[in-house]
This record gives sequence, C-alpha cells and structure tokens, in this order.
Amino acid sequence: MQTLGTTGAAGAKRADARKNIAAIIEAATASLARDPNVSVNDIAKAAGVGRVTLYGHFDSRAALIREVVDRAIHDTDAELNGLDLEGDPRDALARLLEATWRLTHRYGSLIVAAEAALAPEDIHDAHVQPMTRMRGLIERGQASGAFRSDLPIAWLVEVAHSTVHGAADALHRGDITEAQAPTLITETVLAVLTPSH
Amino acid sequence: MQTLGTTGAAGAKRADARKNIAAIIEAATASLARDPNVSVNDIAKAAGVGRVTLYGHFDSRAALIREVVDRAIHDTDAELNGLDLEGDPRDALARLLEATWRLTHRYGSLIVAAEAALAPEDIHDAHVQPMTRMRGLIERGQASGAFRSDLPIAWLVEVAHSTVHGAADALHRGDITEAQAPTLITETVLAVLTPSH
DNA sequence: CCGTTCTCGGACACCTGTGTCAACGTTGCG
DNA sequence: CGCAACGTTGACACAGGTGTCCGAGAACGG
Repeated sequence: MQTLGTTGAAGAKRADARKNIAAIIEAATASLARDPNVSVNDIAKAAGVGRVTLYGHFDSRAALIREVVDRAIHDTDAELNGLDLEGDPRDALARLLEATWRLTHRYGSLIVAAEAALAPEDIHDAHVQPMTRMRGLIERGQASGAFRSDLPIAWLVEVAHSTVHGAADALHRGDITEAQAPTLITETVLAVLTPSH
Repeated sequence: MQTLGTTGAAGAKRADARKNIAAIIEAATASLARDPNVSVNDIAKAAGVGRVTLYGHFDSRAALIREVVDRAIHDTDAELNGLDLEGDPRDALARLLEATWRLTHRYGSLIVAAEAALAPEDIHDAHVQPMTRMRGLIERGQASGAFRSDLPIAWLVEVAHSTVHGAADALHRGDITEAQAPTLITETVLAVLTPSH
C-alpha cells in the first residue's frame, strides 16, 4: 500500500481505489480551502468514504495535506507558466494578478493548513514560487520606468499579495462581488505601482 | 467568584488575586497575539500561576478570551479616540494608519483567536468599530476631493486594512523593518486613495 | 494572631482528533 | 465460477486539551 508518495503516480491499482483516491484529494482540497482545521473524518465524509479508507491511501493527515499541496503547486505552476508575461508590464501584471486571484480563490486557506501541518521546508517552495514570478515582473516594469522604484521590491510584492488576500476577505464578507474582484485588485495594485509622475 | 464578567470591574478582591488576574490577562494578550491556539495551560504558565487558578478567575477559555478582547477593544478605542482626525485628510489618514499599525502589531493574531473561540456576534463589534472610523475619514476625504471616489468605499477600507496586515506579515518574514513599516503603509494607502488626476 | 480568602497540585471525567487492527466485503483475474 | 488479493469498515488504543472537584497549604486583612 501507499505506493503513491509525493509523486502522486497512481499505478496499477484497482479501479475503485483510484476513483476513491481522486475523490479524497478533491474533497480534501475543497475542505481545506474552506477550513484549514478540518478533521480527517470530515474530509473522508466529504469524499464519500470511511475515515480508515483514507488512511489506507495516505499514511497520515500530514501526508494527505502534502499531496494536496503538491498538486496545488503543480496546477498553479502550470496555470501561471501558461501566462503571457511579456508586453506592456501593466497589462502583464493585470493578467498575473487575475490568475493569482483565481488560484487564491480556489485554494483559499490551504496554505494555512499546510503551515500548521507541514515542516517549514515544505512550505518554502509554495511561497517562493509565485513570489519570484511577481517579483520578476515588477522588476521588469521598474527597469522600463513603468513602475515606481522608490519602494522596496519585497514590499511591492507583499502589497500585491495582500491586496489579493484582502479581496478574498471582502468577498467572503459580502463587501464586493466575485465579478468586480479582478478589476478592483488590478486597479488598486496598479495605483500603488504607478510612479508619482 | 467570577464577580468580573465582561465588564471587567475588579471589586474588593484580595491584592494578590487582583495581581494574578492582571498577570493572566497580560500573559493571555501576549500569548494569543503570538499564537491564537495557545492552550490555557501555557497561558497560565506564562502568567506564573497554576491552570486551576486561572479557572478560578475565568469560567472558561472563551470567557478569558472575551475579557482580553474587550480590553483590547477598549484600549484601541481610547487610543484612536485621542487621535486628531481633523485637518488635511491625507495627514489625518497617515495618523490613523500609524495608530492602526501600532495596535495591529501589538495584538497580532488575537482576532483569529477570537474568531475561533467566540460567537460571531461578539466579533462584530471588534471589526465594525475601527472600520467605521476609517470609513468616515475616507468619506470626508472623498467629499473634499482629496481622495478618489471611483472605487467602492468598502473596498478602500479593506485596502487600508490588508495593507496594515500585509506589513505585519512582511515584518514577521523579515522583508521590512519595524522602523519603515509606518512609512510604507502610509505611502501605499495614499497611492491608492489619490485621484488619478 | 486568627479566620477568611486565595493558590496550588493531583486526579478525574469528558471531548475531539489521530492512528492502528482484525474481520468483513468486494473486485479482479485465471 | 472460485479463490486470492485488495479495499473497506467498525472497534479499539492513544494523545492533547478543557473543565471540575478535592484537600492541603500559604497569604492577606482585620
């Protein structure tokens, strides 16, 4: 058992087993996105299987979260790598922000769950990966004079992320609608990044 | 026992009892600001008393948190009410942001603890109170033309808060220093609020 | 100085969540 | 078919946190 590790390669398992594994991962992703402290029991119930069945496929709660996070990182990378980050930095940033928002909205508080359950080393990648992408784009915009350079680059990246995060909170609270979120985020971040004159 | 409820009025108690209560509240505030999931045991140890002594003064973990939160709200209100919010809206906003930052930094993740332990009704006040202050100031600035009016007011308030929150994260991560935080926050929020032309 | 008040520590019951086991179904393949 | 391999299940053991009770002892305040 436990033939699938962090690689996630489901080999020659029985058909129903593979179906259950998929259901568990899907349910875990959705549940953890909502509440980072969901119990394994709730995740199993959401997947339509028994709790012990889940333990038959994943060694521990941490192993399950690791698998979910790995998939999230993989999907995120795939989605973000398919993005066109060339051209006008402002337009590129808008595209990157829109994608980041979509992913944040999908995975929600998964990162919180990961931080609580996984070792710091495992978290590092999840944070650094999208960070450097945003950072690189902002640096390119600074070099071309499209973005302001009088604030620390790390801070500008942080602003982009907190704005996206804040939009998620505001949406959850009902202050804004899902439709207007991307516009508000882009408008806001660009307002910060635009040089005074 | 338990003569102090949410009012927090310590009456004619014994001197050491009052001292211990104060130590407990102080330790709980500091502990919860760091980790919203601290156990009652750890809080008691941090206060230098036994766990049972703590239960002698507070009916439950929730009651303790409620007391801590009430004090935090009270102190916050006092500090914010002492602020001069008149004059140039930009300067007033800078003052309000600076105070908000200081308080956020002091109380840290206390709100998270409150959200997990208290009923939604009890949380409402903690959120709404500082919200309306910021909102009123922004509205005044909008009326005088100092701030942009093309974005929803609720979103602008959210931006101010997520920027402060983001600064706390960046500081915790070591991306910025405590000294530059107020400047960065003010600079950023003003960049968003300043009309395009 | 003495009674009241408070602290302290251990022990207990209870709850929730995690992880494991052996027995019970079910699937898949010859 | 039929059997062996595998997945699934309820039941069990364990750990950590909360809240309570008790008795012994210390400190306060009159």
